[in-house]
Amino acid sequence: MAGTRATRTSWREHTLATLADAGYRRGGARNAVVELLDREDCALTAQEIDDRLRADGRGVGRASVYRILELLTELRLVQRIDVGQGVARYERHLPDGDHHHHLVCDSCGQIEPFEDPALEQAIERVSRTLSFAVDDHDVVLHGACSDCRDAAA
Amino acid sequence: MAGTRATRTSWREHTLATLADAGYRRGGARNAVVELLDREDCALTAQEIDDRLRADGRGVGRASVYRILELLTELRLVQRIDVGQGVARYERHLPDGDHHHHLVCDSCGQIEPFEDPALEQAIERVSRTLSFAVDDHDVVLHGACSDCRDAAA
DNA sequence: CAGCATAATGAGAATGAGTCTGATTTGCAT
DNA sequence: ATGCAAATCAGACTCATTCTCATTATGCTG
Ligand SMILES: [Zn+2]
Ligand SMILES: [Zn+2]
Ligand SMILES: [Zn+2]
Ligand SMILES: [Zn+2]
Repeated sequence: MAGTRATRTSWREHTLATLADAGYRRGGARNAVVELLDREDCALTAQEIDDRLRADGRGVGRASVYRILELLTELRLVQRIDVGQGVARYERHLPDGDHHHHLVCDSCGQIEPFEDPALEQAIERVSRTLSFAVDDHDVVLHGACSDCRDAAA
Repeated sequence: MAGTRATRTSWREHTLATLADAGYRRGGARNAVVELLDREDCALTAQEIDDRLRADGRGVGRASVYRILELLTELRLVQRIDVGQGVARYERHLPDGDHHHHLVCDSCGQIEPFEDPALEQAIERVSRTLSFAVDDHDVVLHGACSDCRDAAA
């Protein structure tokens, strides 16, 4: 099991190693997407990923972006997030399980991450009481960011 | 007996009253959608709403369904839920604040509601510590339903 | 009750995220 | 180096949701 030490092993390395172990070949589009996601702390839309790669002169086909994100999501290397704006977002899923959830400003659309250990515990606890085999979760808090709240007042 | 208390002021009555107070006129499409949602405990897609109304011989325009759901969502009479399947779902938002969250089977797509007071408390607590003015939240647990889990084993 | 201003509705076109297809390129084992 | 399967790509396609605008209905006013 590689990747027990997140600080030494970057998400990018861990991801490429996992893909190789699973028998996937390397490919330029996949490398480009993985490298881009590795630089981002919070979620990007497929469109944003596509645009940034193109801006970097590493443009890849739209279909490839989606296919790669789907594969990485299946392998739990990426987390897919849907905050209710009609577009999916994707961010790296760190191997140490460390993760955050999201605040969405329903006025301006801004998204911000937050973490809370107590919330994670509550989710884990309730997960064990359910008939489903829960293996992932999402929490989205909706509201108004400080800018929008001030503007409304 | 769950229903007895809530029946005094049904969601439907509360909703129609709120719309009237806010200065909206009455309309057939709106009544049909509100009555349908009032009969459902958990979330429906716009498509499902459209289909059911048509089956009841109360078909309304697709645009009206979406427009009405958007309005009800804005007025917090309906909660919009997005479990990451690319379609939005809608369910009544009860005035007493009583609500549930959702389990999604990523194999078969089944959705099931669950409630947990401890989880609600954890969310309220963390909400107060953030810079956003949080006024709503969603929790989605992903996993495998008992059928799909058995099938996989 | 008749007439008006305007809100509500509906049919269909338009949009846009995401998926599928079929052809071409590339990685990698032999 | 050769060959096959995996990876990539451009573009067509699907389908949920939104937009447009003509038509209908509601609630007032006189
Ligand atoms: Zn994030
Ligand atoms: Zn904002
Ligand atoms: Zn529900
Ligand atoms: Zn299932």
